[in-house]
Amino acid sequence: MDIRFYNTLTNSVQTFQPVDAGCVRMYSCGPTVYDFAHIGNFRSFLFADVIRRTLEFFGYRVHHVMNITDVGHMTDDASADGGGEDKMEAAAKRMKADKKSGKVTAGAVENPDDPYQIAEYYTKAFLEDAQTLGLRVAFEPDNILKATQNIDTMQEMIATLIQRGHAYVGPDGVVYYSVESFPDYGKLSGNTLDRLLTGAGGRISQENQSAKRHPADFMLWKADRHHIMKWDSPWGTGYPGWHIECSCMARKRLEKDVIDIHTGGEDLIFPHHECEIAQSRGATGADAFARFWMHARFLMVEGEKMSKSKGNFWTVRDVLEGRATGVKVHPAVLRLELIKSHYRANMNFTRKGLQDSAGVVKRLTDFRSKLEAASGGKSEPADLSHPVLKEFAEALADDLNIAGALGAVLPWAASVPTDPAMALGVLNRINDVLAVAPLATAESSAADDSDDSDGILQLCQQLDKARAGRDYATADRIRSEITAAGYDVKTSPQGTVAQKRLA
RNA sequence: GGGGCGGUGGCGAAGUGGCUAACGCUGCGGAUUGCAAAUCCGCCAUUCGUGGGUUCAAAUCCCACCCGCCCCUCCA
Repeated sequence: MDIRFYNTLTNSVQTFQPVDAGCVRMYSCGPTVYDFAHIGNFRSFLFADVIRRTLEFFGYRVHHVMNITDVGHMTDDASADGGGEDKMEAAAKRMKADKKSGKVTAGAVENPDDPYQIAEYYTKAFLEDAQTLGLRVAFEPDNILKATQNIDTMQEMIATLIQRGHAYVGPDGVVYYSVESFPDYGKLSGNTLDRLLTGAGGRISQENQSAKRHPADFMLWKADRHHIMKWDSPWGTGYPGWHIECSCMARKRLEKDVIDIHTGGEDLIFPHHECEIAQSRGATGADAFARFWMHARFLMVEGEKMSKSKGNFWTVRDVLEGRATGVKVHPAVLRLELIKSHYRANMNFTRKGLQDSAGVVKRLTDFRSKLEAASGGKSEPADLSHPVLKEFAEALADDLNIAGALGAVLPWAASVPTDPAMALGVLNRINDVLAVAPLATAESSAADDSDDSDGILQLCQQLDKARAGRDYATADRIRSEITAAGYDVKTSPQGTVAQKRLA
């Protein structure tokens, strides 16, 4: 079956073919570790995870890597030659405040003035969140790449770019990439040099551009002894530009000049990915860096753009622990909510959507239980000759149409299959992609189920007793007590069972 | 100003030339229940942003217009 993906590079849906039939190489722009990752970040990361799992579903071996940006970049170093406050320093301030308020556990970060400790703290938090949400790459330490551990590779590439005439040292001592040396600059984003000049609404000219040959030239290395994280280099002690790490780490870890897929959020199309292409192709001379560039659109929250000032800026932890919606949310529910609509449309994160997703997770989970009971836990290997799996696969192959794929799965999950072992095999393959029923996570997430389950069990028994004695007033009171504790109550002749609500 | 994405029932969301426009939620009717919840059965868009056009046939193609969103500035 042909797999077709939308490629930002060509603005069209194309049939996917890896460079090397034996292995798909993909790179995903990961988080900056100055703060906890939010659900918008994770929409993009989970989108990458779904691509990876889809390719694996179709039998490809996938080498997926993700970077961790732990270099302390400046708050507005993207357009000019660096400026504003260092993000790591800003994080240090926040960290100190959080330690005082108890938001960050006392022993977690010994010295907030040490940027490496801050980066380490948030990196660990990110990987925990990523594992909780079933991001496969987060379970592969070798494929999580840290910028600070690859500075030497970046310096090598910068030297190559200078040598090949793609970069120069400006009069201010900063190493810049010369966009005019790369004719394809702008091909990915549509922001070609002539358009950038005429269309930027005057923003470009306001900046201090005097050291650059072209206003769109971007920084590769800046000597700055005062920067909080700095390294020695032929161009002075300082720090790398914010685009260079991805070009270098992708090539180094994936061991190819041309990779298959590069993913990120839509905001990264320009300038970040445009600059990565210029760097990589400038250094390698290849006619491509990644063959497919895939971008997830932004997430909205209750119809509004997520922003700190609106107070709708939710981290993964906020949602799971109930600070976003007032109800604790199972990780599988959040995962499904973030992957279930098409990645190329803005998705609206809502409380109602979360409840819908909870219903779907419950249905799939219940279906699995029924199948396991009926088949004795045995599953038959399933292939695409099964109509449900075929429809599921066709939807996925059509540019990751998860909604369409669910449209095939959900009615089936409400049916009673004649061959439960085969159905279980089908469900297993479906769940290899969706990873919501069950969600394979770090052990930590299941823990909070047990804390009050003894009490709930007792209440269920009391409820049965009251019902047996036809004391319905008491029975109703107990039932609302269990419900209020966040459980769904199922009464039956076999006895009452309480099930924790997923969201 | 430049570069993109999208407008389908109360809500979310598939479908890109031709069966009665998927699927999920909500709602309604029924079974079940002490009453509920859960579950099961059934029903719910003559219509696809607007106006034209092409065609035997269009939500799907063409033209025009309206609206929303994103990027071009730190951001996934």
